[in-house]
Amino acid sequence: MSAPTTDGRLLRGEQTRQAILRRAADIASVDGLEGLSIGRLATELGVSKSGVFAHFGSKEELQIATVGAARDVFIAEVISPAFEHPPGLLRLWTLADGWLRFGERPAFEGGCFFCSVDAEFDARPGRVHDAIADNYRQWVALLERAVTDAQQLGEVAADEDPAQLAFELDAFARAANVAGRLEDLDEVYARARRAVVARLRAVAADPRALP
Amino acid sequence: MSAPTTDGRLLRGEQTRQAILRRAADIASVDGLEGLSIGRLATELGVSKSGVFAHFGSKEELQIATVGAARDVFIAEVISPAFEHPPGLLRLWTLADGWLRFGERPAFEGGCFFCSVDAEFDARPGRVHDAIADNYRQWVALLERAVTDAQQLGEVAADEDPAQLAFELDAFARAANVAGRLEDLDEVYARARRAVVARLRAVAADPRALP
DNA sequence: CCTACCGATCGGTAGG
DNA sequence: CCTACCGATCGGTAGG
Repeated sequence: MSAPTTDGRLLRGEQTRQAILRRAADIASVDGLEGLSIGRLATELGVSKSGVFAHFGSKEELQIATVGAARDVFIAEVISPAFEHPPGLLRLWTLADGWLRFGERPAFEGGCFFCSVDAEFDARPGRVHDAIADNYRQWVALLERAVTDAQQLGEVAADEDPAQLAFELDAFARAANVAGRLEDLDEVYARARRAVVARLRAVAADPRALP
Repeated sequence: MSAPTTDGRLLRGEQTRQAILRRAADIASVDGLEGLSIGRLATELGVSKSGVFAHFGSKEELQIATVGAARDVFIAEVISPAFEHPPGLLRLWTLADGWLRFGERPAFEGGCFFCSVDAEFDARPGRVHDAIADNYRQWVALLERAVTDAQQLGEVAADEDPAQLAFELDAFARAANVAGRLEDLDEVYARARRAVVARLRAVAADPRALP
């Protein structure tokens, strides 16, 4: 058992784990985190049930790990692009638009992962609830911070309540994710985007800075 | 077997059915329509499994019947009170506020029934999806109609897009239902209500007509 | 990572 | 409406 062999095993294990979580997040975006089953994951990935189970130790741990994997994708697709812009109105807009895109051209099969699982677990107790509640709070706190930054730069009206604006921007994308899949996706998202743009224009010092 | 005996049976059967659906809607508001199980319903209601099953014939029919039962409650608690007012801004406000209340002081254990099951089934094919999509479309169509009525009476700005306003009013309550259960319920609903009021004030011919 | 297995529960059926 | 049952699948374990 030389070091490279051990490293190779660890590496392969990590790749398998990532493959499981990738598939798990897709399934959960359609069927929910309770719709996940270890047997189904094993069959779809061509491994044994215990081969999946061994990576997590319980279904609850699998669910929590899936939330973490979706969070990584969210950071890469929504947060990071916005943070390529300096603080200000443009960063705020990029966050709001990225959040819309996260359900519109979704990274996961069933649309916005968090819109699905937040609604699934909001009323249940337990560690999965707590994990998604943490993620929600961090996300709206980040949106709020983007508002206050823009206010301090004079790019957003100073009398606007950051928590209020963050709630509303979040709400439009959340509602669009559901409504778009019950009606017409493109039409509903166009509507949600108009709502976001109108809301930001109303508080922007220079509305021409918006798309 | 006289007529009264038969009627008594039918009546008792209908009462049992209603009791099942009442409990089913509560369960679904917390654990989703897939979280429903015939065995669990039977145990909780003190009847046999086949006693529940016989009323619906399949789990899918039970789910669809549960959606219908929740729809009846929604009509009684949200639609009917608004239609005690004549067409106009006040009716529109009453609809939007009733929709907020439906998740805030919820008729069902887990909060707004439709917010939960819409998110659960939006990305899945099948008859349950189709049933909730129908309900969603009818609800936003009714909201839109309340807007156009108010516009024709000169109580809402004529250049406002009714579908846009309906989408936004629906969105605030939908987001509050989830966010309120991940954060602080009262605080989040106060925020959602401020959003609804601000949006309606901005388009109202006479803002003093609003609460 | 595997095979083989556990008890529990699932939706649904048979027969009354 | 009931009891009694079906095959399938669930999460999880034993042993390797």
